[in-house]
Amino acid sequence: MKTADPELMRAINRFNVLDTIRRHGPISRVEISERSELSTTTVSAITASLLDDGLILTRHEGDIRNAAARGRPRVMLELNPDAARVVGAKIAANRMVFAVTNFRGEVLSDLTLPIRVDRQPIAVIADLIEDGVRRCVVDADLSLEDIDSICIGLPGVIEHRTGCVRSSPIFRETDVDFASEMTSRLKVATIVESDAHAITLAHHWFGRARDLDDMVLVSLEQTLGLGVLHAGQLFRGAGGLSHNLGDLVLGVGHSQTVRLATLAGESAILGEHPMDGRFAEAVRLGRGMAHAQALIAAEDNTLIAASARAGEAIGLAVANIVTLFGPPRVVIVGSSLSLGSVFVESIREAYQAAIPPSIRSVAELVFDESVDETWAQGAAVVALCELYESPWGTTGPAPGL
Amino acid sequence: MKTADPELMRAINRFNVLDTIRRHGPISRVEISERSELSTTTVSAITASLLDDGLILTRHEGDIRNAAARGRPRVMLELNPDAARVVGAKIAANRMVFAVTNFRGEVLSDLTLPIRVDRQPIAVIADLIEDGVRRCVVDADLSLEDIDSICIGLPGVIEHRTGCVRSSPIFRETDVDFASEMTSRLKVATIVESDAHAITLAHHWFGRARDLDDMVLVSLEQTLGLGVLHAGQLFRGAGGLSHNLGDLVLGVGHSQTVRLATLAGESAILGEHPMDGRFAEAVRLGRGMAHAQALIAAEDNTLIAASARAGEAIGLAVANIVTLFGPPRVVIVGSSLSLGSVFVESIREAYQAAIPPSIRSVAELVFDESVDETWAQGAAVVALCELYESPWGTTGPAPGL
DNA sequence: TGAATTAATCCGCATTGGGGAAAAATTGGT
DNA sequence: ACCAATTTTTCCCCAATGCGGATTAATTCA
Repeated sequence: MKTADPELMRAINRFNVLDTIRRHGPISRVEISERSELSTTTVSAITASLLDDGLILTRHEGDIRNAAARGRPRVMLELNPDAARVVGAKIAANRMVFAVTNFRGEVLSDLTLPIRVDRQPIAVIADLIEDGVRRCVVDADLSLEDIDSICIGLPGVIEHRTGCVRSSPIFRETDVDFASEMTSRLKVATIVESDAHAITLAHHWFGRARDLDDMVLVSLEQTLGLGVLHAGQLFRGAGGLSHNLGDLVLGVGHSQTVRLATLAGESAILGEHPMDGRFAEAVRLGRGMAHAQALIAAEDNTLIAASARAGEAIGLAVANIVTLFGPPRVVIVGSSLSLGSVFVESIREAYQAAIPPSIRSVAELVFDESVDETWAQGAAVVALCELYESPWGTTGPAPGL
Repeated sequence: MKTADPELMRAINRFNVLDTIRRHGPISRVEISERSELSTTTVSAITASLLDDGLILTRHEGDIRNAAARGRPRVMLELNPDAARVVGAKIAANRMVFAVTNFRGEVLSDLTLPIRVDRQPIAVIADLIEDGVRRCVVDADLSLEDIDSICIGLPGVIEHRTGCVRSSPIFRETDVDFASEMTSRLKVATIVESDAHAITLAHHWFGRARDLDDMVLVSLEQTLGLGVLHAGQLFRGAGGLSHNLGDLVLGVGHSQTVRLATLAGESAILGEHPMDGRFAEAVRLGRGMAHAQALIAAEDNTLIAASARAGEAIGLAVANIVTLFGPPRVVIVGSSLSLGSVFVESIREAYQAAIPPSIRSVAELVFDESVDETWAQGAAVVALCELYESPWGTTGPAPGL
């Protein structure tokens, strides 16, 4: 049970101020005071402390009020981009993507390695990731010592608190303590998170959900993932587990139960198609979805049917999720969107048919073909969130400079 | 955004102390200090204030330590049962149940009115409820002026924050501001809540989830409801909405989508059976489920098949919910459980078949045929929780009783 | 140059929780 | 009966926080 002492009080207000500065760009103290409902005195004290710790910077230009404003001009405050650096990584079956970002989450360098890590031994995967992180850091003209935290986004069921990978399509083993593994290799605090959670935060910070504190994201890749943002925070299941949408079952009647993954996973869609050499090659290299779109454009009926069927199943699942969480927006991302309008429209239609009339107007569906770099950036944001919220858990100011 | 001032700090600690006293029966200041990790000084100050406000009582007997304990004996503190009184109500299609409880949530009087309110005009339903509340209060030798708060539990989709009933099977209208209606009638602060949420809190305080701060409850009545307890608090959807399990869709393939309610709602199960006069009468009076069990015992194959089919659908839905929320326990309640073992075993089997192997061991299923009074008590607990004015509150279990 | 205006800071106050000393209330032994 | 030992509870004082009002700072306008 958390005990509420002055220290916690300060930590809360400090975080709120810092978060307000992050969200609302260069911002003056008065405006922070209005937004956070703290007195100007308190804001002044806290920003002084933040300036002292080097987390924010002053900027004397950029007062946006009427140019003809009377009185003492406002001093704008903004996040010090160099207050920290983090690395985010997205690991998929056929590629790894890395991004180094500054304290604001802006990408300093990124790196894509089109390597199939699928089912390699843990040590091999860890080796490859370690290498990628190091190279990406060097690309940003930095050294590993400059990195404050690392977050690795993986598909599958991840236990965020412990950094344990319960199960992932790219690991042969289950229950892997991957956070410890990478931390000891890189000598930098490394956390492990579901890739769906990473892209969820990316959309909250920079993407299609900037304006919302509640939303749901569905990621359609090899694995079907889910991210739920609730009151501005990632909602993690009871054990801190991430969700795995692919494990949802559809079906009715005797033994007609089907897992969503077997209907709508990447391999399920492509698997139904008799592949010629070029298509098979494309799939093996992870460009299967883009190639499939070309086939669909050429009116390949097998693929069109598979896409429609998959979209239908996903539409149903999304409707159920909206029924449960009631979010104002559902962001749908992932490589499967490359299948194009047949797929997307199929999702929309099934969703409209399945959503109960009483909440039909609650949620809007938004599709976004996020590029890989965004996923890695999202992982970096997860790492940044930990840094921001460190005052909640552990005492003491964030890593100064 | 909540601003953290000393007042909030005090409110948090005060609530924690009060909650600790409620949970752990008569308890000494030292033990509160240990459990809450507050200093004895602070605990003393807060308990003094609580005593001053009449919320708790001292008791000089009952020190459970070794009878041969040296030193000053502990003074035990406990909730003052008379610090407040609330009324809880459960409104179902064919009956209304009321309970007056004290500050501890102990039932002082209860009243069941086997009246069918189904689809009556709002004013009629409100009249009946008003009457029931008044009678139940009188039964407890109290007057309405002694009542501090009232909570009415209804099936359907309820917006807790505003007290608006978005849709309910017992209302003809939608979007009814029922909280205002009842508050103005009774002149006592009245809140409206989903009946599933009410029974969820009842099980958290007194029932099958006393030991847990995370769990999921599924209620199988005329309406299929869901309650999610997360970190000791009811998890409400983004808009403060309650969930409606019956709106979930099962199904795969073209236009085979079926809503859970049409498969597993009470009327769906009973509706398939060709009713003779006595059965129809029983159903009309709300004893349909009990009667159905008798028919099942007599090997009525139509009903057995319907029960099995319904159980199957529910088992699937429960598996999906566990996949999403990962709770350590699922409590299943509701009148449909009267159908007996055919139904229950069917749920269990379908659940086992549908739950992904990786999380098969996460959750246990618990069935509980909660009596109606418990539902009303749960509504009272909802009202008590508001009184406790939990600022961030984990309103947890009371092991005693 | 001075008045008006707005932003940021300084000073003092009330409140909080915590630590250590003191008081209170008991048991055990002589 | 009395005193030492022990344990709980309270009392006193301190540091830290946020806030309100007064003060200072930095600008525009007349």
